[in-house]
Formats: sequence, C-alpha cells, structure tokens
Amino acid sequence: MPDRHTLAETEQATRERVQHLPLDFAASHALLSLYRAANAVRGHLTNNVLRPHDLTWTGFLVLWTLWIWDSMETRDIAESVGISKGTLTGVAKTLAARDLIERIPSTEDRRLVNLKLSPTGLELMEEIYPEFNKTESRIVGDLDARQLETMTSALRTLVETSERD
Amino acid sequence: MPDRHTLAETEQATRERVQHLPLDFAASHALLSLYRAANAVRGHLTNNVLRPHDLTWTGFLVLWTLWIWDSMETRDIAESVGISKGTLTGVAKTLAARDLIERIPSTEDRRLVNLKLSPTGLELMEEIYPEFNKTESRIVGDLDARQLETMTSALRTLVETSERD
DNA sequence: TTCCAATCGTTTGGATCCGAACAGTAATCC
DNA sequence: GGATTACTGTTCGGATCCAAACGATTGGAA
Repeated sequence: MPDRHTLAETEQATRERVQHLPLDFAASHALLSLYRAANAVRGHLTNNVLRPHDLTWTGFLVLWTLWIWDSMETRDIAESVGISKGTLTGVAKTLAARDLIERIPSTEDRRLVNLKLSPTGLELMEEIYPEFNKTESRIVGDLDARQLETMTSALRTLVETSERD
Repeated sequence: MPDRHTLAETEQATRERVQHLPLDFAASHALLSLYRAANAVRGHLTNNVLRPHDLTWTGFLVLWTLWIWDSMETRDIAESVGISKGTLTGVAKTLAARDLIERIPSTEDRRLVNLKLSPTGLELMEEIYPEFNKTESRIVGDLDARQLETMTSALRTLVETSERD
C-alpha cells in the first residue's frame, strides 16, 4: 500500500510550498476539488454504467442531449455537450455507424445538419438512463439536501462566471 | 443569436421528458452542473493562462504536482493528476523535451522512475502560478465564503464516494 | 446584381487519453 | 534456492479532443 497523497495532504503541502506568496488558497483548493470530483464521477459512471453498453462518456452525453431535446442542429449540440464542432463530427459518425442516431440535412439552410435519435437509440436510452441515474443518486447519497442544493447552485455560478468573460 | 439552452432550461426539459420515470432529479442536475463547471473552468484557465505559455492542462497539472511535492514516482503522479500511467509517459516525454522536468531512474528499485522539476520548470511555475491563481480567484469571486466552503467540502465527499467502490 | 463577410459542418494535424499487452524487476511462496 | 506472483513504466491501437484551415452556403452591402 503506497502512501498516496490525499486531497487534504495536498492542500497542506501547497500551503507550505507557496506560503510566501500572496495567494488565494480557498479558490485553489475549491477548483482542485472541482476537477478531481468531475474526473472521479465521470470515471465511475463510465466504468460502471457506460462501458458495459460500449458507450463513451461523450457519446452518451450526445445521445442524452438528443433524447431530451428530440432534435438539434449540430452546432447547438456541441455547445450543449461542451465539445468543439470538429469533435462532434467524429462522435456523430461513430454513433451513426451504430444506428443510434440519424443525420438529417436541413432543407431550408443547406449548411445545417440536424441529428436525431433513432428508434434503436431511443430504446438504448430508455434502458440505460434509469441505471445511470441510480448510480448518480448513489454518488451524491452522502450529501444531505442542503449541501447538494448549495453545491449545485455554486457550480452554476461558476459556469456563468467562467463563460462570461 | 441562436437560442441556446441554458442549464435551467435543460433541467426543465429533462423533467418533462422523463417525468413518468422514478428518477433522482436533484442528483442528475447536480452532476450535470459538476461536469459543466469543471469543463468551463478548465477551458477558461487553459485559454487565458496556460495557452500563452504553450502549456496543456494536463502538462500544467504535472508541473504543479512536482512543484508541490518536489519529486515523485510516476505512478503517484499519475494517480494524483488523475490520468493513466500510459498517458503520463507521453506527457512526461513532452515536458522533458522542453527541459521543464527531469527523469531520474531509481537506484534502489530499477523499475521506478522519479520525475523532478528542472530549474527552467521551476522558473516557469513561479512565473505562471500567481497568474493562474489570480484567475482562479476571479472565477470563484461571485461566491461568498460560506458557499465556497460548502461546495469544496461537498466536492471532496463526491471524490471519496466515487473512488470508494 | 455582384461582391463579400459571416456561418455552417467537415477535414486535418497534433496532443491527449485509456485499456490492454508487454518486458523487466522485485518480492514471495514452497 | 528456484518458480511463481506482483508490480513497475513503456508501448500499442483506437477513440477523443481541440484549433485552425477549408469548401459550401447564406444573406446583406455596395
């Protein structure tokens, strides 16, 4: 059992290392925790729920977005999922090859392409999502309602602040 | 201006879409916010602070880890940064090619390799980190101390819960 | 009408990332 | 002490990811 560094130990070491500089430790620790949490949650959901169905995290997010919004233009999907347009092209190609989504070129504006969940894709989402959500529920299970609400609200603020500039 | 979907609109649409299923909406919204926030913050810091110095997010995290802990075995660095061993090999190669880190094979156990910040790397970190932290501070600036503390604590709990199983 | 700037999705090149397979080294078992 | 097991960092193939360059299309300006 190697002695790995816990989050708390890392924070302590950080403080000692740069003690002489006028830094905002609270901000640093908060964002380090943010990054680690997102990584851990993503990894956990990917390995335990998505991988058995041969789905990628990004691929799942695209399917989920199409499930919620029925049909969307690719530019909006990319922005919603948080990936670049170029990345979406590749992901969509992979999903389309498995008949999970359909590509529907717009007739009004021939530059645009809409994506839509196929019947197979819809079926897959209705099978997977309850399981996915059950795992989500378990992950946040150690937080009480007040903590969860405050955290969610704070995270939303971070999104707005980061994207504002 | 295309009408993109905000986080709140997405949550509302989600609720309507899967209303008939017994789901944990609070958990779903919390983790969606978590993922979006991590992505937004990472993108903002990468574009505004790291890119001008030609540094990758992952590369910066490795440098930062070595800065805090002086020297580390690669397995611990990978675990600390949250990437696989194979990924670290590539990142370390890139950083070593720019003379930002040094590879130091262990004499006791010849399987092990230690990484260490080079003088150039140390200089770079002392230049970049104050700027990095200033941006971090601005990102969390819209949260009061209580919110920030609750959020950080909740995120730590998520890390532990996710990695426990 | 005729440019021309804006915007779409795609392609390209390079870096990142993972899981699995791998060779080398260390530790353990019998 | 010799064989097995465990663990290290590396390599490999395939998918993801981004920024930038690109061709196609649109719509407004001259």
